[in-house]
Amino acid sequence: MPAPDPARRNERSRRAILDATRALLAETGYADLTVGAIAARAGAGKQTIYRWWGGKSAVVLDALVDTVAAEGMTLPDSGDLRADLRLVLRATVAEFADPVLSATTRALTIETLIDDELAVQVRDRLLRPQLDAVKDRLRAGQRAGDVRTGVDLDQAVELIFGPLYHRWLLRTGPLTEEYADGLVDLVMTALRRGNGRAADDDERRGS
Amino acid sequence: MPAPDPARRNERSRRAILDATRALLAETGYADLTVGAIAARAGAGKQTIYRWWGGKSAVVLDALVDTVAAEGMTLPDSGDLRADLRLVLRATVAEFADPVLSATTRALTIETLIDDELAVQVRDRLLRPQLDAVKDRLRAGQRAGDVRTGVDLDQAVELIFGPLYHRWLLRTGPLTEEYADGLVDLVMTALRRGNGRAADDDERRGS
Amino acid sequence: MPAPDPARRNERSRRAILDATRALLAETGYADLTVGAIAARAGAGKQTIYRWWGGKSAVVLDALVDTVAAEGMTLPDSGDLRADLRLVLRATVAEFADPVLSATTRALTIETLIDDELAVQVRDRLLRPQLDAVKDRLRAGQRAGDVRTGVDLDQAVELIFGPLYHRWLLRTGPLTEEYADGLVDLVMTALRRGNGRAADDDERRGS
Amino acid sequence: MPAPDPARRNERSRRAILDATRALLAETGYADLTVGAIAARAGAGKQTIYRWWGGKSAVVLDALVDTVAAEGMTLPDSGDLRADLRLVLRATVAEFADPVLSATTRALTIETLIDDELAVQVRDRLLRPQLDAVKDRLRAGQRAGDVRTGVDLDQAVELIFGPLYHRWLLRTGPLTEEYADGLVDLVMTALRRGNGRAADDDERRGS
DNA sequence: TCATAATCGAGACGGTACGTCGCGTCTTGTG
DNA sequence: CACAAGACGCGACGTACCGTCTCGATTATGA
Repeated sequence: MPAPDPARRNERSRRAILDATRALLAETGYADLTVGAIAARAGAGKQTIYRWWGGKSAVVLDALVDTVAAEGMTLPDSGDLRADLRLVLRATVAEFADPVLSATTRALTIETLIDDELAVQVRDRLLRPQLDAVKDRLRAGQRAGDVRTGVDLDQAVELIFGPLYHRWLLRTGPLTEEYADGLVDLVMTALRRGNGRAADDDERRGS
Repeated sequence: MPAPDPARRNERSRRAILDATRALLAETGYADLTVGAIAARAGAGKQTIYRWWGGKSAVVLDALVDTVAAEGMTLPDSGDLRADLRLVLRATVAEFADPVLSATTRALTIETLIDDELAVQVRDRLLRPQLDAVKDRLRAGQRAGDVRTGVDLDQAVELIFGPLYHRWLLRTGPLTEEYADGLVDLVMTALRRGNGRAADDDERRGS
Repeated sequence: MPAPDPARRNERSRRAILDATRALLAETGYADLTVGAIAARAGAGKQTIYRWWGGKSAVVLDALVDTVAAEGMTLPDSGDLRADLRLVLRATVAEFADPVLSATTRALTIETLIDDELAVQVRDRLLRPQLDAVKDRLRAGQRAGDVRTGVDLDQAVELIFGPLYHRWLLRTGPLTEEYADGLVDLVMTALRRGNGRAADDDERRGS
Repeated sequence: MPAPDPARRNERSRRAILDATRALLAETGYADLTVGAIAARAGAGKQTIYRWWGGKSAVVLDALVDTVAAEGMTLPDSGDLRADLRLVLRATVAEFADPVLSATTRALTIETLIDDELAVQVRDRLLRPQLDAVKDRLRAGQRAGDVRTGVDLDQAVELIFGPLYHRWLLRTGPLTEEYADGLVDLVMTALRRGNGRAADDDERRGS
């Protein structure tokens, strides 16, 4: 069983499969989604799916990446960091509010916990763009003096999204715009300059 | 088909099934776990499992609750909030580093994602005690003036554990003691009094 | 994968599967017969078929044996050997004339050429009863003096059916009642007493 | 899709495909033979096979015809019919004893059973020469008075080979030289003149 | 002589059946 | 009755071949 040749891959099939996947996801949800159904809907053979993807989860990942990628992944820079972060967090909250998207993310997260390779893919192809966009905005904020220079930006990004995921995972509270705004305020406080020991330490270390 | 009579339930079987579940979870992981395998390993019939549990998820939850729940659940209060938080975060990081405990958490997280009803159970029976312990410590810190009065303590708890889970789930970086300490510093900055607009807003609102 | 326990076998399923097999054989023929279709028609699971049979060919064999066995397998003994043989050969010719039966036999013969184990089954369970019935009749003829005592009865049976199968296999000529009768005449000549060297040799050897 | 032009056919490919077919038949047997495997082994494309042959069956037939057809096909006429028949039956028995030749015959027989059109080909191109050679020898015997004039020679040929095939197909007994000789004796008895009713009938009818 | 039209190797494709696996239910004794 | 054991209906799985198709690369003329 030699590796298939990507150059000979049928683009029409690829698109049909991803489209069918998205359609079925919306109709039946991830749990009731089957590789056979995707193939049938796409007018493709199952083998074509297994030839290019590892299974259901990989196809779904690609289908999602496919749509997300089209959306373009840079944050606006209005000059007001707090306002810009509110925008992105509100958008994320809205995504979680969509039942189909939420269920899909949930299912993909499960697969992520089972399959390490998939986890890497999800992280790098689905989430990284979003995270990096926020990181870029924070870096700009750092240059503008809105964020302390000593702050580790990766850690800052996690500080923003971590609580959100945590609440979503454990359903410990509502995911509303008010929540998003409150979280942004908390995070802004943590990142802003001139406020106490942590900042002093960091800047002393950084100098 | 009358409801089964809990009084006649065989305790020996119950224990054997939970033990087998834990053993198989450790040996083969959650993905390869099947009801049939649990029954066979436990020397039980499949029907016995379906009689008393709803399915694989419920058994796994019970098996894990069994082990995890017994841990003592109050944080020390040394008077130094930062130090106390470091302790708990370092402990959590250590748990994630332990392969067995990490696998257990993984399985639990999956349960959380699969079944809404179970998610409530997991959250309330397993996680809540730990989260509440931290929340209690924060409340004490609030009384001691280490935490602004306006801060929503539930949100604060999420600010602490959220980034940790995020990094663990997405494997976006190492989970070390240094990381834990850095996170505590960041969080402390966010929670402490007298540092900028969010705080002012909060306290103005709070008064 | 331990061997299944025949004592717990569901007789209702067994019958339903064999009935469905016969029905589908008549409707679609052997080539278009699938295990899945049999299972669906029988209201059974595919696994139940694979649990008790080796595959399509084994089920078909059983289905045929099942019907043949019911027919009772002893030849009439009218006292006239030639007449009795004509009856059985005419019946065999009639079976080959039935398209469904002929096609099934053809297909089963193919499997027989591929699978040695199946060949043994077909021979012993499907054909042996018929062959033995003829052999018994010949033995009676031997006692009655219609067949030389030195003749090997197994060989005699083959002399009767061999040419028939040969003609059927190679389609070298029509399979009619006239052909059957002519073959019987030829065979009777070979078996009858008092006609030449072979007989003399045999009887000399036999004494 | 115009019909392919035989003039442009690549002889090298044709040979490679037939060689590969024979090699795979010998190595893995008919059941495990696939068009893909033949093409791969031959270094040919599958399309090349489907372009020039109807499918697996046709290729196998061609491959076997290629080897078997060349054999010289006249029987010796020593004047002693019994001896000559013994020679040919012993040779046939020897062929069945040879594993490679037996496998070939097996494959050919399968072809015969699968496809009516091919059956005609097999019969006429491969078997007919051999059968006709025997038939010719019998005709000579008839002229010499060794065989009754009323005997249908085609039927006689089947009387000779039929039992042999029957025994080979059903594995109902050993295929030895003794068996061959015994069969010849039986057949000779059936064919010889002046031995009973069938003969009388025939000759009365024939005259 | 060289375009040009076919065959060629390679293998991806839509499709069908395969034989296996696990689910949750049902059946059959045993204690 | 609960229980161990495991057969059952069901349905998805991932694989194997089928016969068709698409794609350059390679002939082999006949314009």
